[in-house]
Amino acid sequence: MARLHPASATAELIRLRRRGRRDPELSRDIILSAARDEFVEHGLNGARVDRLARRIGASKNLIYHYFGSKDGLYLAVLEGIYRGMRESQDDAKLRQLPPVEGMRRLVANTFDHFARTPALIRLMSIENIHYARHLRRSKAVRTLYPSLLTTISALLAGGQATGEFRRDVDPIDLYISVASLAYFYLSNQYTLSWIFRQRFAAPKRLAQRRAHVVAVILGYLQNRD
Amino acid sequence: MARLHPASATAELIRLRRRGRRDPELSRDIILSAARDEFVEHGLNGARVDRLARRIGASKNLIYHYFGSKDGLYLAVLEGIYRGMRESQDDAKLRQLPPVEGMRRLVANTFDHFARTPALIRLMSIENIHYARHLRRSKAVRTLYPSLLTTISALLAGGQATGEFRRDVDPIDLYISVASLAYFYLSNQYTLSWIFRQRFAAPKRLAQRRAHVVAVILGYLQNRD
DNA sequence: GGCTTAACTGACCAGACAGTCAATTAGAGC
DNA sequence: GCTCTAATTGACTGTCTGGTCAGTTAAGCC
Repeated sequence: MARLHPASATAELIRLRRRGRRDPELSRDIILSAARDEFVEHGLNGARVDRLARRIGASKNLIYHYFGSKDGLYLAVLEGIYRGMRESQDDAKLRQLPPVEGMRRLVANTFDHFARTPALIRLMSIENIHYARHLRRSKAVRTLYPSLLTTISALLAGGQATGEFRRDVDPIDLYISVASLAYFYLSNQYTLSWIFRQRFAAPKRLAQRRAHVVAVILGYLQNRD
Repeated sequence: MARLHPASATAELIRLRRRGRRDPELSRDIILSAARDEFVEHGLNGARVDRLARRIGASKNLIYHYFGSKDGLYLAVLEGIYRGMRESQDDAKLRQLPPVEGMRRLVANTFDHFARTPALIRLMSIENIHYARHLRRSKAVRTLYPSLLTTISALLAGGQATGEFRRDVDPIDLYISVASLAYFYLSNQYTLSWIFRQRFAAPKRLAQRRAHVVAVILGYLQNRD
């Protein structure tokens, strides 16, 4: 298991490596961290193993030594990203909260996590461009979601019992909607910024969007039919 | 201006070309149509000019003759896709409808258009992976949106006047939300299908999603604050 | 038929790129 | 110090790929 290093401190890791002795785990982490940057920046087909090797100041062979192939490296990066998401999620707490408050936090947390982790958005987009061909090989990722759905269902049921939430809500559709509202805004911010002449990445604009997203989901849920 | 040919009937066009005489416009259309398929399938970096040439049964030089470069070809495809979107949108009609009905149709139309045009979703994703570098060179695309925003603002104002819609809604945020809810479901269907073990592309599931999206937007808007 | 222009092509190239071979070097256990 | 294993590398390679050169062929016009 790789040791914990600050997420994208690739440069820092490289400095560490240069002065230290041989250290396979450190090297592995450096490759992974730099590879994530490379894939995030250029996509799967645009990423270059040669450039990556130059980036980390090591030979290309080292990369092949640890990860076998470009695809293998990409998969490792992908799994790391999902693992990070899982660790940061911890939605279980939210189940204890009053339904409205719990739901509000769930939406806000999702938004904040996406906004804070641009790599996640980009890699998910890239993976979908490739029809999830790689992700399908990794079983680990799926284990994240049952717990999330349990939380959503519990909050929904709670709110429906008190009459605060509408009925007839599919938890999966609801989760997809929560993710959508944050994801699309971020993933497509480049075309959107151009079209609407706004800087969607600006902190103030982000805060506005965050509030809007919370309002949409809660507005929808609290609208009794 | 290119003549109108059914959107993705690349094979049909090629047959036409083989029996006919030289016809630059037809050739141009064939290249564009096949290039769209190629880019949609493989992305910008994954697309191969050689494969495209083989696909259309013409020499690679012909492609360069008409479009100058791979990037030029990609931009032409991109503009074609946005032009198609503009033509199919015709939201102006909706302004005349009662607000709730107009909004419902707007959401449903957006969803249907996205669902019907997978190429649109994929190319927008691809373009955002590339930070909208190409789209920014094309001014034409932006002209689509002012009219859309006018429609949304009109419907909003109408609904607010009758007390059917909440106040304090930013039309741009609202539009982004409408697009989000359809787009993300479709663009990320590959990872989502894997994670949730559902076939999100199945007609029944699509209909469920469509209803959900309409309910979310209208539920939000009709929730008076 | 001759002339001009544009459609269209075969052959080729220089650089890039994923991946490999065969070797060297450093650390760990004895 | 010796041996074993794993980390690490320089030098290559076969293939692919966007792009070009120098032409040939067809259509339009007089």
